[in-house]
Amino acid sequence: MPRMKIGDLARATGVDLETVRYYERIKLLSAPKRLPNGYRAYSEHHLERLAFIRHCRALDMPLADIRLLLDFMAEPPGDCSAVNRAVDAQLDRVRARLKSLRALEKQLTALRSQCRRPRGRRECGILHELVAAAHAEACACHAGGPSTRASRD
Amino acid sequence: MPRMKIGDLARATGVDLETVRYYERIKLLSAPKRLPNGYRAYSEHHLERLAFIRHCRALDMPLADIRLLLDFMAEPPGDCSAVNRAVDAQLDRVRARLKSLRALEKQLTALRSQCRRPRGRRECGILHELVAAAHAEACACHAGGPSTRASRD
DNA sequence: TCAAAACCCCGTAGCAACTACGGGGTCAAG
DNA sequence: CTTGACCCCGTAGTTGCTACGGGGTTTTGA
Repeated sequence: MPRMKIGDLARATGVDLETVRYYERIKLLSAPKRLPNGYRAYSEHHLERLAFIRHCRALDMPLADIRLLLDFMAEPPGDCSAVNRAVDAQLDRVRARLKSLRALEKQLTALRSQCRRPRGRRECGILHELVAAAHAEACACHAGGPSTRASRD
Repeated sequence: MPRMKIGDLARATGVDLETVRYYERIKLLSAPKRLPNGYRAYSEHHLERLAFIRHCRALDMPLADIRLLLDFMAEPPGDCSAVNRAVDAQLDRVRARLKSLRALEKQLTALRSQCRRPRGRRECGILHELVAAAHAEACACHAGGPSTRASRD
């Protein structure tokens, strides 16, 4: 199937059609040849490249990093430390995010347990908890230090 | 400290100053009184509300949900099921994200182990792996089924 | 045979939640 | 009296798409 239209390519890779055009716009995917009617005609090359992008995106890598990998693959020389760095960076991001999400889950679970069944506004344990926590964290009396901030990604 | 300028409020809550103005623009935070020179003059009320928002954001709740909670607190009647729903939804989101991130970490760790030290482009295990995985996943021969797609959040 | 459905084109605007920029006014300290 | 820290405003940029509007083309099937 050497001459795919955009819909074929999209179906083959599982990437949304609009997203394919978007990748072309930001030059992540090179502009394909056109059929006489103006339709895009993709080759095997595009299919592979897009599949690669899609796979990296499934690993949640930012497009900038993916671009790096693709550039790296394109140029002949060099060692692969840039690749390693990209993967490491991604792994770091994922681990940091995991850490903060685990903490988050704990907090939310605790919060949720404050109110097992719907009650009136005044008695809602969750709201009380939220207000109290917010107050404790940030009330003017003991705030102002450079970082009372919780870790955010 | 009943008359804070925007910088004071920002410091007291740990929220960036531009973000405070942003919250005002989108009407999450009500517009404060102004001093004769045009400076914003915030009250205790704003401090509490902003601290509440900040706390909810630390729980990664979307602003729309936070708005819901604030609205709920403002109006006298009603039971708190909307609050519960918001927290539940957030918990669901967090758990789903955790799940996908755990899978991600595994994949990335495996990927990383393919290349322990920098090598030439041609021998880089990571690149090989990525290309192979992408190819296996999405090559035209067995793609086209409605969902070969990995679960994305 | 011809009309409806499905596909393709393009450019632009919208989403979340900020962040940054540019260009200017105000205020306290040295 | 100037330097620096603070404040004002509006707008545009970020990331990775997704949606919209308004048009052309190709395929299908009655």
